[in-house]
Amino acid sequence: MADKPLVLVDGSSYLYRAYHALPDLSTQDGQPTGALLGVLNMVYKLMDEHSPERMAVVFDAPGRTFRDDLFAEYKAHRPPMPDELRSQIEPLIEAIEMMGVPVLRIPGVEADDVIGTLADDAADAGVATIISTSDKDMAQLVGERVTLVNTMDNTTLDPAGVAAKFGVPPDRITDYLALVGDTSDNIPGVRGVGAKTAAKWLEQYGTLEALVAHSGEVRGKVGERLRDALGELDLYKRLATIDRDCELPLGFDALTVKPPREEELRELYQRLELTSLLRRRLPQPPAGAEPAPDPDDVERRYDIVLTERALDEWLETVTSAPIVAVDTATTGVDYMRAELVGLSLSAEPGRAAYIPIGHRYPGAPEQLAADLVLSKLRPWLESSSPKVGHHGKFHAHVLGHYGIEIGGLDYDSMLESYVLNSVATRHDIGSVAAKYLGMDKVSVEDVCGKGAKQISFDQLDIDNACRYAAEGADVTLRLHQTLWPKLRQVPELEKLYGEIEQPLVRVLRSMERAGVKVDADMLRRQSQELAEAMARTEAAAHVEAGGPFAIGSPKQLQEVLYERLALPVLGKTPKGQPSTAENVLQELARTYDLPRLILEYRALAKLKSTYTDKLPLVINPQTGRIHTCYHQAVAATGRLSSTDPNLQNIPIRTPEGRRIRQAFVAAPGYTLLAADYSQIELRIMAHLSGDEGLLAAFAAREDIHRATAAEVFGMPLDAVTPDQRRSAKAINFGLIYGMSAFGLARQLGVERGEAQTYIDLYFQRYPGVKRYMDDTRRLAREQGYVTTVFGRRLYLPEINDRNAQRRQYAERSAINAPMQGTAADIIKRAMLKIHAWLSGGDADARLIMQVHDELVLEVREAEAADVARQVVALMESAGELSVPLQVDAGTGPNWDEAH
DNA sequence: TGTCCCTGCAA
DNA sequence: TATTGCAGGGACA
Repeated sequence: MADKPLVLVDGSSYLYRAYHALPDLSTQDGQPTGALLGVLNMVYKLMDEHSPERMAVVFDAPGRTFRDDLFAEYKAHRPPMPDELRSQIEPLIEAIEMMGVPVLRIPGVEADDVIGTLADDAADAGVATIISTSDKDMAQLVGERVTLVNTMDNTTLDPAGVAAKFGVPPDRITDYLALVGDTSDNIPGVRGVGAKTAAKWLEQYGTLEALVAHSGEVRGKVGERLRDALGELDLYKRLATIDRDCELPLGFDALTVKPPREEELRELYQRLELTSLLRRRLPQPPAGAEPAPDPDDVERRYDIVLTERALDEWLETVTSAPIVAVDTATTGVDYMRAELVGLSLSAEPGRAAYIPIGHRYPGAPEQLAADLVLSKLRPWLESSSPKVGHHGKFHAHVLGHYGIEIGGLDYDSMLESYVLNSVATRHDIGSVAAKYLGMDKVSVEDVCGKGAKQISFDQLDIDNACRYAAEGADVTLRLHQTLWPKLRQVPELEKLYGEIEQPLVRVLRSMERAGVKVDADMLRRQSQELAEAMARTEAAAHVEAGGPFAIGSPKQLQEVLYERLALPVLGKTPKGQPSTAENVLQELARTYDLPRLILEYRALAKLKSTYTDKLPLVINPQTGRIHTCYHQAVAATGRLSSTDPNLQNIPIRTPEGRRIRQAFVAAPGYTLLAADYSQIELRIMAHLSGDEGLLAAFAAREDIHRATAAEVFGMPLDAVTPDQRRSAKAINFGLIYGMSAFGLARQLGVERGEAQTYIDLYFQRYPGVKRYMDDTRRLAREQGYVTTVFGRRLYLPEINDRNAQRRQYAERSAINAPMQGTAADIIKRAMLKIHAWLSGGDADARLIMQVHDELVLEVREAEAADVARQVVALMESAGELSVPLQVDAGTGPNWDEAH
């Protein structure tokens, strides 16, 4: 008979994962429950998916195992289990047992070995096993009857999957692990050997034994290191090998799932305050037995407002409430086209109203007329009565289409989350609700479907619409009530929120609505010309290659370059393929014609496909302009980002690219004004470091790259050659990014030693900069975050990571973030000042674009010079630093000429 | 159709 | 083995 598969859960690995990945929930009296809940949810999920008859959750038992005896260093560096985690284990095991699922915790045997043995026994008996784990070592167990599933990210691995993921089949995984090592178990492996090298060797030699036998043939540094490690490899392999032959007190057949002991579970979940499990996983108590009220999980009551009377009642509720959450349901996410389908309001957690006004589907109930609803709500919506939205800019745009200028929208839970911690999560309502409320919010996909099958919100039945939209307002209010007190605890952050981010919302909204005029015909002509140039280049490339190939396909190109023409491989992609990236081709182009043609073709294709073809398609037919969307809660450093389309990466570096900017024009009678900060990040570095040399150079308004060159190369300013200035510029940029000598060497095309000399010289001449960088790294390690001049915080959780790569990455961010972030703060302040000035009506001009250190305005021609002067003054005074801020401005009929 | 990878544009 | 982003096209499931 076809038995149901045996399900084995690696409880220990999930417990750790859940502990680190999930929010720190705890009961009112402080018993932590986050990790426990995470594991329980996963066990329930596995039971839902597989309805197993036999299942077990396996944990490591405390105490030594045979691996400790083999290798003194085994897991030696692991910090002891945190108390908050340890205290969750016993209740977790209790709960799983009450669920009817066997728990195995066998002294002296690690969970891996228990699972390996059971899975092997089951396979021998012809029973399939599903192992749920997040530990890659388990890949060695995969076979015909054994599958891995990672319940956290829903991936499964069969033998082919293992081969694809690791580059070796399951029976070579232990060889692979011996070579690569395992930092979490403190097994070193062969130094310098990672996934790629290990897989390559095993592919080449077959087995670890064969590789050892031929280790003399392996050339280079890795070869030496392999030979150094020969004596240890056998040990590493034994450590990595899961023991499939342990003595177990019971066989897999005994692991039967029993019915849950519901009353005991109910008591336990109540004690642990796991209301979601009480509600979802246990039968509800009979009516009359009122469940105890729980502040963390208030009962929800969402009204669908279909009558004028109900609307009046809600109007009264919101009018008298201290603060109300507002959410809109619309036909789409494009803020220029979105039409209102419904509005939702919430004035207390768990209570919300959904007011449908635009549902159109067969059988839709009669709804209140949009005019009626909006005219009734208008006085309150436009009043300064406090409101909160999640992504309020969007809601304000939508209401704006109906002539309603929303007032009192002083809070935005998306921005609160962003200011509080820009990196810990995405800031969409679902992610933030999951992080701070532990709530699993209904998503648009849940109710409308996704992809091609998605229906638009106006076609959604009103009950489901209410489920989604009313919850939106409910969650927004709860988020605000959770986040705002946290924000107020840190005065710098409250200030950043109140003085920069929140007021900026209306500036961005006004810029988005204004849009920028784009000459579609000019772009279409450019597309035509680009197409012709591409055809010529492609023909020439085919001649060089000795035959036609898909010039746009990196894969085919790789084949032609490195196999057909056998050009030298100068660089690899992260996955180990010979790279066809620009810098590699550029090097090859010095010697060969084909790479040069490829580069030409690529540049043309990029311009055409990304810009000249696409931009005309996103011009709004009503306004004749492009309305980008500025995102205020995406970039961790505080920068804005731009999408649909991205107007922050319009070409400028090449003449052909620049032409695209000529299509960005001013309306008749107007001109474009472009004003950009000169070297703002370096100025901020001078300010932050207080380095006297750097401060003096800026104070003297010197060309900073030239000044740097003069210092580093030890010569007078006027003797600096263009080449030296170029090197100095690379050093200056590199410093901002937290570069290494290696990086600089590659950038400059010099030896690493030479690059190191430049860096040493630089730090010698500008010792304050060196000190600042060291201090910043230290501070980041100590407090776990860095800050900008205006108090923005950037958390760097990986700054103390054991993994050197992750740690160094965090260190580079620690260097870069204060500079990039302060620059972002400053230009935001400038935008606020300019917007405020223009709101006074003294000039006919408006902000229309922001590109990180540049602002673009559309200005009445006659006023251009005056406005330019004022804009420059406002931008230069947007941040008080110990160096002057310098702004260059220009005007012209299009964006290219305004520079 | 959706997703990943590679590539390349900007500051 | 340099920071922050967005987006295109190809390959593939």
